[in-house]
Amino acid sequence: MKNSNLYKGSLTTIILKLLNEHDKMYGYEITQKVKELTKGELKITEGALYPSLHKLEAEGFLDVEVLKVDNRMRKYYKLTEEGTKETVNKLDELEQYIATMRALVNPKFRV
Amino acid sequence: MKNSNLYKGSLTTIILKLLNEHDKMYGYEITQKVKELTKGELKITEGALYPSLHKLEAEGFLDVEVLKVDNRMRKYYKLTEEGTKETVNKLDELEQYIATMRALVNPKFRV
DNA sequence: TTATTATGCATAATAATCTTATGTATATTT
DNA sequence: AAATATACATAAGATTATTATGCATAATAA
Repeated sequence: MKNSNLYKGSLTTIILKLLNEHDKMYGYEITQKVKELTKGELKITEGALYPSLHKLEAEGFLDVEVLKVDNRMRKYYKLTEEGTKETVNKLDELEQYIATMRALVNPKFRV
Repeated sequence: MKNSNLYKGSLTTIILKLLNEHDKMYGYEITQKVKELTKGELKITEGALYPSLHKLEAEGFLDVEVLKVDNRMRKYYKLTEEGTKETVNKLDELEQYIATMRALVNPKFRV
């Protein structure tokens, strides 16, 4: 996604959180929303996004609905009930990750 | 390292920062220090650590010195000048990563 | 005293995640 | 008419890590 490999493993969290906030979104919309929210800092590549969406769907975290808008296909995704639970888990994991990394690299955050 | 994949990509940052703080350390010592600082939250596996140390050395970020202590080998690593610069870069990247993720998942962090 | 755990390094096979490249197709802007 | 934007998809390759295995010595527990 960027020159930094730190984002590796974060895509699922990002997708779930955006869907948690926006009810339903389609793939391309997600890429644009991420670009907007991060002021271009982070660009989701399609090669990462679509397989990730398919995986989340296969795991039962997302439901899909295909619509045709302006003669173009859109696959709208929304969270299932399990998906909502998973979102909470992923956000907790992110907070835990940040806290752990701070303890490691920022001495004043150590207990 | 954990159940969370968010740590993927963070190992280099962790190693560099610990060496930045402790002057010289050997591999096993790093695993123990990480365990200690994170209260067992994060455990560095050897299969990840040693290849990572070798790579950092090959890239010119670490110098190595082999010592025998208590009849057992220890490979002490320390930062080169380039390694110190890389440490600063990696720490900046971490802060940027955290800021970007907060903008994405924490609405109140959005500008 | 023998077995387990701790210390210490190393690598190969496998898995997960992502980048890059490519493909298809329509709509809009230059 | 050409380039860019919209929209989805997948395959090849790279990166990073897990798991499993191997070797070797020291210290502790059974």
